[in-house]
Amino acid sequence: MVSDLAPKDVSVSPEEKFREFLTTRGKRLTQERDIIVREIFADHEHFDVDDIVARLDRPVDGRRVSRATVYRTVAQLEEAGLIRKVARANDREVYEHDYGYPQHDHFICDKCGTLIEFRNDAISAILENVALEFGFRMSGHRLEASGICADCAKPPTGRHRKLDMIWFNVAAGCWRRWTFAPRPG
Amino acid sequence: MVSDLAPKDVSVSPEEKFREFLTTRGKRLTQERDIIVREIFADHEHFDVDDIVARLDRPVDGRRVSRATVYRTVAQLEEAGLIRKVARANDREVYEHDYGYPQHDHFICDKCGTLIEFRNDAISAILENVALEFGFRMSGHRLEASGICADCAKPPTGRHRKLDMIWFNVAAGCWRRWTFAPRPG
DNA sequence: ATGAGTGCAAAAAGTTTGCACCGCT
DNA sequence: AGCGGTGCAAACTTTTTGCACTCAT
Repeated sequence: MVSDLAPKDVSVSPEEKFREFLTTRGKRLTQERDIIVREIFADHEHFDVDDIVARLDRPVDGRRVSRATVYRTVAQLEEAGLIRKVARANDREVYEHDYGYPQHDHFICDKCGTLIEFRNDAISAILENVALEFGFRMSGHRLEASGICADCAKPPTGRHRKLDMIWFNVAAGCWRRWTFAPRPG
Repeated sequence: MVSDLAPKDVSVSPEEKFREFLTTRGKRLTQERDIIVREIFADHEHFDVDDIVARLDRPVDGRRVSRATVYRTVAQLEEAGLIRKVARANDREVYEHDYGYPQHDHFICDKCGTLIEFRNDAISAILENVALEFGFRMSGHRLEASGICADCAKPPTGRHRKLDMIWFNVAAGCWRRWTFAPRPG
């Protein structure tokens, strides 16, 4: 018998998946929620609430979505298993899609904040085993390895050093300080 | 030739280690900092800033340490590599000792917030290898596996169910809601 | 109709910071 | 003396919430 239920069913759009989730909870897929989900799944990048709020700056379909609603919706998307927290950067929770995508982990650069994704099934497998030992019913994991990324580790070369150091100082501690979720100022 | 430099030199007290760190930075081990370090290393439990502030509620050696100083000192202890962030619970960063202790990871219960420590060298080894591939200079990692701990997974038995469910509701969603870092109210 | 959902602004909560005074070195 | 450190309170950030109005179902 062929399995009709793939481990991850990607044939349904995130909106539809979200509607299903909401329905089972007696909740509604409002226009605002729909706008937010579409915006979040418009690309596969990591994001935080502020990113989404910024992207929804101007009205979509004649609707301006408030920050509060984005917070409320993101929380529900997380409950629904469509997104998940991956890290915390710049004092904000960073999310990523968790729908139709394989489990993976991240390196996070202490200097520039860049997130590097990698996949390693062995880690998940090990965790499953350890969880079993503890009688822990594991639902997922979050693994950030911190350090310095290849780009940041590479110091400025030769006679450019001095100039780069200025940039280093000005840019608050990194040659590529603002790769991820830059803050104004 | 025998190695005099063990991977982790535990023969020096945390205070002394901290002093060394501060000295190299032209900073001082003040009485306040000393008090905070001693308090943090008085036991091996996880802690957050609020815990330490609470523990230093009454004067030590005739000194009352302010919350601001605890924040400032904790940040420096982290820089010094004496402590590290392990998780975020109840909206607070949770720290643990990172001096003279082997690397380990945690399960964190979504219901009661309990942190379960476990050690698994294979995970670190795998990470080292992956980091190498990416040219990432890894300094450490943080791995939290989330889910439900054995105690919370075990539903109340038989005819106690109803009573326990009341507790379940009252205690905001968990039979052992406040195992870690309880909040007032 | 009716109750869930939204926007707005105010409130929380944790963390940071400016400033005047204090105290190591 | 000189400069780093502290306490206090105000400032800042991110996130949550109360409330009156709106809108799916």
